Amino acid sequence: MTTTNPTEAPAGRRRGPSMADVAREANVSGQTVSRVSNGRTNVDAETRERVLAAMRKLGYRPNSAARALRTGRFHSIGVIMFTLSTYGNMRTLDAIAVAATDAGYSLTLIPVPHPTQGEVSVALHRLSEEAVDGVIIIVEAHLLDETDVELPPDLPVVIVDSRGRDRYPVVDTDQAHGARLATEHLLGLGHRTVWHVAGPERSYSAERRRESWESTLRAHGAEVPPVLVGDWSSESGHALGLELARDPEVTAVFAANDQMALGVLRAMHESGRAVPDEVSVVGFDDMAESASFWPPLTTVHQFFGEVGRLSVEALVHEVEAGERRGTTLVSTELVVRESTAAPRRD
Amino acid sequence: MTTTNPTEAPAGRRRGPSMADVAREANVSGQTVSRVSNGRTNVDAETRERVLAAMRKLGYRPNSAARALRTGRFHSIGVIMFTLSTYGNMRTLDAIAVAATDAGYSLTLIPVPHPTQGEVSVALHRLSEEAVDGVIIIVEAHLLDETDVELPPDLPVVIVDSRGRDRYPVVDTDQAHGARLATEHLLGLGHRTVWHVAGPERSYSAERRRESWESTLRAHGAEVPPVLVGDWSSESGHALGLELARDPEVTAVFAANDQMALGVLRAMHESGRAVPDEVSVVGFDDMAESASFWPPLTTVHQFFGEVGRLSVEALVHEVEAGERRGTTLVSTELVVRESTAAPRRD
DNA sequence: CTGGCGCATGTTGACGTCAACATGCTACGG
DNA sequence: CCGTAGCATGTTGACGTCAACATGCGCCAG
Repeated sequence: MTTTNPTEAPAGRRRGPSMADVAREANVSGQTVSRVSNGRTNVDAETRERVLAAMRKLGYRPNSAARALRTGRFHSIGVIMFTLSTYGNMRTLDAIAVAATDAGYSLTLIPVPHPTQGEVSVALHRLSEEAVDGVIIIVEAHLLDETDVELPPDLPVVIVDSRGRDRYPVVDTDQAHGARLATEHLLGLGHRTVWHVAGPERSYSAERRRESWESTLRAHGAEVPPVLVGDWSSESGHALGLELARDPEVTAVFAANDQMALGVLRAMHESGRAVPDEVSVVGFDDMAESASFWPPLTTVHQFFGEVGRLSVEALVHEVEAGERRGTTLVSTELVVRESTAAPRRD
Repeated sequence: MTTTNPTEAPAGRRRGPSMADVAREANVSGQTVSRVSNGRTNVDAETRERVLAAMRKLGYRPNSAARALRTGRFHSIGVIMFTLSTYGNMRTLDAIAVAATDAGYSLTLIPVPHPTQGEVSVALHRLSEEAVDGVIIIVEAHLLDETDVELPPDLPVVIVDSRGRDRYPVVDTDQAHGARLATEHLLGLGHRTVWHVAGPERSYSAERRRESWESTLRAHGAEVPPVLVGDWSSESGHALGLELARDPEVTAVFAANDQMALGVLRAMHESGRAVPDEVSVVGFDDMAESASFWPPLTTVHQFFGEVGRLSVEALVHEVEAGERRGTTLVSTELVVRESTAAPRRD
């Protein structure tokens, strides 16, 4: 049944005191309450005090729905992303959350549990009904490309870690730079060439890292060995690492993220190939744990905080000033630890 | 008219078509549009089609602020949490996000960047203005205890991984069970006693794990060695592990999470103490990476997905049915890998 | 043939807030 | 002594939606 009982309370739903109640209590008009609530200065000190007292007494909380309806602003940023399970996504989200809070926005998470095109469409459609002023999208590019659902045309959007289709501002780590750093580090150590454990086929960042690794090898006249394709997980790194360990030619491996690098490390240990004495391994991300891997991992540091901060900044700028930004690249840094060394002289 | 400047655009703010526009286009009343928009059945098929066509043509998107104002429901769940940087928090958040989406709610993140009491107060206060139907709180218990800011009294709340102060429903992993599992596993292997690398002093879960480790030792008549206190990070695990490695008495270590266990592993390697031959190590969490640690880590598996699912379920139940749930404990499971073995016979 | 019921659809008003405009009072210059 | 500028405060209406009630039509039982 819905409601038959006449003694029933307001359907379990709270309706707190409104401005009108506060106004009555403080003996002023609703508008004055509004002014106090919004921190306007043109209110007499004594009146303001009276209003604040009334607010406290009644436990007044502004109704954000009414405010949003009136002003057209929600003060909330939507974030569309896949599973939080990759280290990078999580760190980026964390940074976005902090930056958004600082900018006076809250965050609305719109997860896309299964990265299929259909799900993305659903999420984007869902977005239409969400109460957000703008959206930060962190999904693999190809899914966006293939998705026919249009984003609401007038909604500010910033793309992170992906391609902007020439239509949206992009904030991304300089993947190419990082991969070059890693590859050149290994080459500089004297390795003949560098093997690559890549991220999944259709990942934009995996693709960029792979391209850059390849072109760096070519630029240095090094042979380009076949690419091994993983899925970001340490499991896949482990499986692929086992293959690499079997080949005595392999002396240097660049994994497209730290988790796969960890798997490679394990594979080398299991196969009795010493790191870094026989095989050098470099990762990408610089997870908090990477320094505690065995051996501590040489890797490419990503400034996730910066990516998050810049994407919020770009979005808020578009929301508030109506001006769209272009592409921003965040630099990377090589962190040399103990998983890399010069190849053994045979 | 309202605007003074005739050439002025709508102040950079989008105001999409409203129900009234759709109604005009479809030649029906606004109420009929509302009915179609909400999927009511009492609309003639032909009329519904006409309305849907008009919606598509105009690109109509329901205004959630107006809807929320009218209905008093936001269809959003707030999540208050510290930094996402611990593995457990992130996994829990992920699960909450998925469960919330399935239940038809979106997620509003209210981060508390710095875990000081003041910040928590700010976050809770901020909450007052957020457009949420209920809140899931994932912060250390003591900060809640010390916080004088009251939660809005009529707002449904569920506490995760913390203590409910007898006022709110709690969903938590059965910390005590997990710690007992770990300790008994080590004892069962024949170790004389088990050393403990604990989480930070004031963490509720750290406290529970530590208590349970201690009482399990006592129950088995084993000596209780001094506790080493870390901060969840692998860095701290490493530092503490170095101390443990120096003491030849130490043959079994239970770390309160996998990240600290990783640090202990590294410390043992650096100190030349073989794992598991000389020292056994057990963690807590079962991170995705733990199987790739060297050696693969024996650890206590937490069902984060279950915790997230149950907390959303409890909250939604309270929001929609007005009934409050009690405390729910989620079980744990020991995953035995290769970081544990019987102590060496000297 | 008529009263009334079921169904599709329309009309009205209120949710809480805030911008725009209106009012009324004080102070100060000419 | 009056005009008006400047400030605090009040009044009005609209943002978009939906619940409640109202209307009008077809159909069937009596």
